[in-house]
Amino acid sequence: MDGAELGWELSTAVVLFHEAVARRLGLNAADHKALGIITRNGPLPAGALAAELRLGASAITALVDRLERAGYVRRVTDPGDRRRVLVCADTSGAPDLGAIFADLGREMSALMTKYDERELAAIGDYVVNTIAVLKAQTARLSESE
Amino acid sequence: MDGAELGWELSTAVVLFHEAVARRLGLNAADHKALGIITRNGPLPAGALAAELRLGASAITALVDRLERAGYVRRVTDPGDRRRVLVCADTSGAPDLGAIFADLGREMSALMTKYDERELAAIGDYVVNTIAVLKAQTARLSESE
DNA sequence: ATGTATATTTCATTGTATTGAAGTAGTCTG
DNA sequence: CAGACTACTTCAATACAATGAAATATACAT
Repeated sequence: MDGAELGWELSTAVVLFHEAVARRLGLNAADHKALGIITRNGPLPAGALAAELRLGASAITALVDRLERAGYVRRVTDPGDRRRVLVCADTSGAPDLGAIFADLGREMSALMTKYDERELAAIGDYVVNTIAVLKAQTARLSESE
Repeated sequence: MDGAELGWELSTAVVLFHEAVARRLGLNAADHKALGIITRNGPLPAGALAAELRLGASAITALVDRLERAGYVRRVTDPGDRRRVLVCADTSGAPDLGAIFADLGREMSALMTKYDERELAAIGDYVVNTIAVLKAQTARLSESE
């Protein structure tokens, strides 16, 4: 199996895993992606989320409503500017998420014990660079729209 | 940066790249996924696609309509069973797709030249096993639905 | 041949997310 | 303090894809 095909398989597996996680959380793909951004980029104002998702303001209100109703997110009015609403990942709803990823983490850890120092370094380097390439290509595809 | 975080970054990058490709092709995420299955699994009957996507028969008709209208796919009646409609990826629409992935392929190839034999073997093994783990976890998440 | 089963399509309906306009509340400038 | 601006929400209209039932065409069994 050559590199391109392997890459294709990996990306398919990643996408399907994401979808499975979303289904398990009771979210659609778009909302799951939004939750990822919120979880990752810490509390962020609704407007920033709109910009990130290239979505209108009212769509964000509806989206945050859904996530809040499902218990994955909280609204907190920004103390600095009370017009703003900060969207925070609600970690009390996160046991769910923890259980989902615990197995994955365990299996990946087990996998990594197979490799020696130098191999681990190569793998790490490969992953870091692959991320960079994907980001660059994503940017290239998105720029001329 | 630890393994879990790196894995999270990689999967995010993969998902965003997929979305960017879909946007560029003028497809939504679901249709892009379907096109992937069709491209990969060769010509396949509409019913098989329905099973794969866990979608109703009529939804498939609409989906194939969209892909056909966009020029990515053709309908061919199965000569063996003329009730069946085989859905074929239309490679004449594929220059698009080739151009999109050419850059990615080139950059990834360039990246791989950095590693020696043993490192390449480790990386390949890592990718293969990661795919296996992701598939297993996806199955686990999907089973008890 | 006839009848039953299968594969896909068509159509009307439903569900769900997005848009755009108007409204509300808060901030900033002069 | 007044006026202009910004951030979000609400609401009605719209777009889109999925569903389920009925229709069409083909295959298979007796």
